[in-house]
Amino acid sequence: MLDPRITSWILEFVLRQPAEDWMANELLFALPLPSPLSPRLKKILLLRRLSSDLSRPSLSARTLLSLELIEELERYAGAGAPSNSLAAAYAAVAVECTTRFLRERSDDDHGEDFFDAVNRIWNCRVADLERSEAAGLFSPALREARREMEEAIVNPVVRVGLTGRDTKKAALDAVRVYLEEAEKEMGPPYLEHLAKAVCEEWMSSGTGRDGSVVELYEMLRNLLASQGERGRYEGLPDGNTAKSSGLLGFGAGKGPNNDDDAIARPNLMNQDPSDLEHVEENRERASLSFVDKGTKDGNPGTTTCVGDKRDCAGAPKPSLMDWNPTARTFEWDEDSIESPSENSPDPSNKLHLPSAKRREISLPLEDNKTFVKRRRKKKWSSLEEETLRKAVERHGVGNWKFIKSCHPEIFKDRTEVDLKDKWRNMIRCI
DNA sequence: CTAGGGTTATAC
DNA sequence: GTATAACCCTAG
Repeated sequence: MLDPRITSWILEFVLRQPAEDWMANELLFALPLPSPLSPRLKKILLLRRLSSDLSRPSLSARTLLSLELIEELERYAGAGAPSNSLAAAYAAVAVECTTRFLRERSDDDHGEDFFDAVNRIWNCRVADLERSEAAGLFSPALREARREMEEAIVNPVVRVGLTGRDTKKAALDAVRVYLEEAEKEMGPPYLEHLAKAVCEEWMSSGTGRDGSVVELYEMLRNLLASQGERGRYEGLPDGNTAKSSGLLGFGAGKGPNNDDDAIARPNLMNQDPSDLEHVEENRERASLSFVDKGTKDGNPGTTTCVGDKRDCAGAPKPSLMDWNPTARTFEWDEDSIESPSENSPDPSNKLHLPSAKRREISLPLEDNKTFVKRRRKKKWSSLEEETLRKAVERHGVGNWKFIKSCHPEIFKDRTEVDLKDKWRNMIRCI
């Protein structure tokens, strides 16, 4: 059986070739992989996903997610702020994911899809991004784009301007620039690096070689032992591991669960190193990764936006690439999504006693009126007040439902009527 | 869904 | 008791 580390090298090599997506998927499915995946391999998978989006070419929320995950990977690996090209690609893709609904408008669509997209992407996703640890992606360009999208909501002239702009080309170009930069920064695939080293060794060793496989095997082993690749090829073996496990691990071999990564980079991915099932499960889903399932915009629904019913609150999530190569739960994970069934004083959960008709014998109270328990009074926090103030400034008075959907976490204990009442109280004071 | 009137809880 | 904030009800 192949050592999972070797399969990582093979996978890296294949993923970075212009091989067909199906082949990459097949390989991903067939090869035993280490758990957790090395950060390098995770990044390669994400870059490949971007590359796949470019080649179709189809930019969607999946592209946006890939960029977010890359940022997260780099952040957990200790990198500084995201590169300009990454942030630029993110902004350009976010714009394209919104304006495409203007271009693709059908006759019976009066712009609702575009408004939905602005809410979903800019009011939920980008707003969450700004508040999160991933705020490095929140570039001035993204801020400006958000301003423009918000203006487009109320100003048809701006919408027409956006429709005429080739945001798709701009986004494709920006992603291409980022990909080239990332590829360059990553250096050649490890297998290529190794092959080059073997070649050099062969050339320099001169005479006395018989060219046998055994000899090549020995040479590789020595190279691995002496080179001790670190840093750039993180997650790949150093000299010691190569020695202890025999050449490339073919011998006694380290088990797939030997987790140097988890020790060396405890912040990264924090997945249970003993749980190989995750790898299997992830891989199964990842096998779908390069196949377009044709969802409306491929939105994986990773934001905490609850109010947006289309992709935030319980809408069926496309399996397309919803595999999270970082295998972590984080700000946008579903766990953080408000669950109306628990703890949340959803107005629909008001304690309505059974109807008067059923209760008239046992409980002839309230003159047969339906008895509704009043919610416990809860004072508004300054955060709630400030958020409401800014939201009204931005979206205007009367859009209570929309405002609540923009800040599902902050207003999780409030109904849209509460927002309206609170605003009435606030302006009374002025 | 929102606006506006009504009711209730709480602080003073 | 009064003022006010928070919450409820319901017509349109």
